[in-house]
Amino acid sequence: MLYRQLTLKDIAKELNTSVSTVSRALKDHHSISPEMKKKVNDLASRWDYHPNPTALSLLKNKHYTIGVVVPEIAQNYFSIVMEGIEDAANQAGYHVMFCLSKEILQREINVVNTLLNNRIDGLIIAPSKETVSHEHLDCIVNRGMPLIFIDRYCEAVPASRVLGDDYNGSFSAVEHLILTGRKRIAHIAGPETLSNSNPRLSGYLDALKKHRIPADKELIVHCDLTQASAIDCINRLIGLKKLPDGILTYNSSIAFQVMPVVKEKGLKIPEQIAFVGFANEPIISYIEPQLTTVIQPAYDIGWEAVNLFLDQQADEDYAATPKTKILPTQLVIRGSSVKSSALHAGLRHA
Amino acid sequence: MLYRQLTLKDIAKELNTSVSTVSRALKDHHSISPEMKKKVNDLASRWDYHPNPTALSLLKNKHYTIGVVVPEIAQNYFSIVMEGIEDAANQAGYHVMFCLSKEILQREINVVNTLLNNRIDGLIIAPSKETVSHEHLDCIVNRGMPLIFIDRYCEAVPASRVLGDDYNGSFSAVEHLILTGRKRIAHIAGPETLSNSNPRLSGYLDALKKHRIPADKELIVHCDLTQASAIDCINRLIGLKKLPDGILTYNSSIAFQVMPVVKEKGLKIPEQIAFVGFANEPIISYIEPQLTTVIQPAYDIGWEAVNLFLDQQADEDYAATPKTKILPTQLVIRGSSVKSSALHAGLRHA
DNA sequence: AATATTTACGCAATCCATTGCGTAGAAGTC
DNA sequence: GACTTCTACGCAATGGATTGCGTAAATATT
Repeated sequence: MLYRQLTLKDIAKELNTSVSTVSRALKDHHSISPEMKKKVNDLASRWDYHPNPTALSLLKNKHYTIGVVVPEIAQNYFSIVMEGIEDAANQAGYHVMFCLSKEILQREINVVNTLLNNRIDGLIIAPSKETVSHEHLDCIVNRGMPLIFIDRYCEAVPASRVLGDDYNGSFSAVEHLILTGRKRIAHIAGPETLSNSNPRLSGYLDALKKHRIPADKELIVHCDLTQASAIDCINRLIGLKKLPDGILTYNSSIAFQVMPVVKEKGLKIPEQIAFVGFANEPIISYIEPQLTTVIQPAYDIGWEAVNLFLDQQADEDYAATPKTKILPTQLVIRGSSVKSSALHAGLRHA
Repeated sequence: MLYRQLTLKDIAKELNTSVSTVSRALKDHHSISPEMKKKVNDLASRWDYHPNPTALSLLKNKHYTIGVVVPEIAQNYFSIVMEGIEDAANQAGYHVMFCLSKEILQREINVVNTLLNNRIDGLIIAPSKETVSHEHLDCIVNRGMPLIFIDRYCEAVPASRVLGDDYNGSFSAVEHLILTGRKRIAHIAGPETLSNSNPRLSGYLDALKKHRIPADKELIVHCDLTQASAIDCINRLIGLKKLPDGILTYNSSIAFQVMPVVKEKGLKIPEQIAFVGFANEPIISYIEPQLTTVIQPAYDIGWEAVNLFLDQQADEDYAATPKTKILPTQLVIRGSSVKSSALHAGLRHA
């Protein structure tokens, strides 16, 4: 029952002329008389004519559509990234095809392949934690289609990347813990398959090294991002003979899941254990105690990814030289790492 | 530099046959010899041939794409709705075009119009708070294209709706406050232009009426969803001579913004003022005090919206009879409305 | 007056897959 | 031998917009 869309042919028939004349009249081609142009344009605007985008896509092999694949958007981080992507895309006249991988490699492969079959002009992706193979991504690069990694990337795939500054974010967080007197700092790290777990771990280790605190393997545990794993991690840490006095968590979700366990154990935050996490949720200001966080530039990551895509579109040879943009993080110190009295007293160090 | 996609013509040329024979061979048409079918299919799978979706779209006027327009996804609710939509669409072999209106009517009109020009098979939308005119939506219905409202709707537009049970959610929240002894219950309501503000207000009023508590106009304030407005609302309420002892907020964002103001004023939650809000964030369990919430079936709203779309696709005459699905909400009682001691003592009433 | 140039338009191919129709040759029927 | 039927394929149109090329007619040039 769909009403057929208005076409050039309809206009041509109405005016007793040819399709090509109508087309050229609308594009202000020099070989069309002013009177004809007026007739065509009048009718087109009266009938609210718009060229059929599907026909244009077929003709130009251009879709004004960017594919986006993220693992989830239930947590705050990727939903803000999506807002950045949508705003930038919208401004540039592009549409966004939105897909979830749910951290499952097979689903990621499926959505990438269906997206790829010529409906999109480029792909922005945060690979799943399972993404160790990457034929489905190589395939995009081989086609010469713009591919932009956000937040996470596959080392072996030669494509542009827009990342948060995980290393320095982590470094400054741990240094903050050290400067506020913590001696035994643990790290609940992300999955080793995720590209951003490593720089966060390195930042942690280097901050310790700078302050001559020996790293202790017991204090580094890896979480696979499930709740069970998070609980397991914290239990291992608070089961140690020598308890940690500070913990850096890979993300906010882990922090939220483990902090109650620590509280129930009777340990006081921040007095006995300080917490810092990578996190973006504004609600964080309302939890008790408020979580000290490394804030990631989520919106800008999305925005910049679209810009990189647009640059790459514009430049034929761009694909040969992938770019990496690393956007600064920001440490916001709150009650989970420093007693609020101290906070109010202005203990905030640079 | 984009590699040209493989076409029927390529296969036909390789096998010295015609495009139509290749097409029919791939579709197992009866008029093609088994030998030819084998040759074609072998080559097609060797070359990993896939029909060009754009050409199919043009031919069939079908896109396997659903447009989705929501005001934002930074807050938890719509991002969960989006997850429901994406899962259901993915399962049905559909793609999702994702757009934000940012609560701005003009932007909503723009994205709807660009989506509409024949790239999508249907539209799922949560109208912006500014959406009082609706030509851009009528236009969809007139075309016979499936249109599904989620969470909010335009009264005058004859389209299907998938909504949370705002009325009963609100009613049970207010009744809970009454049953736990509150006498003077306020409501920070949503914008009057939003379709779900009204049933939430009605639920509030009817719960009061049922328990013979007179409604007091002073206790009903409308928030336009900006932070400034939320602060203004709470200031009006706590500036009253007779303070409210319970507050129902239109959404979680308002609750988070106003609870600190109440605390700063030295008022104790829940002892002096109880709070209940419509909200979904899992993090809510970590704020202090934990917010009693009416949980909306966000994921299911998204899922059901896609199902309604699919039904409507399947049935030619469906558009004539729009459906409304109202999905149940759930009241979860936490510390913001009842002292935790009481909670633990099992005060939870049915 | 004859040729060159400009004006103003239409035809047909292009992108790609699908499909109604036509047609060749082979096989079968009376 | 003349007819129908079946097999196996190709042609061309379809969907919609664009564009190179061709071609009338109307001016301009010499």
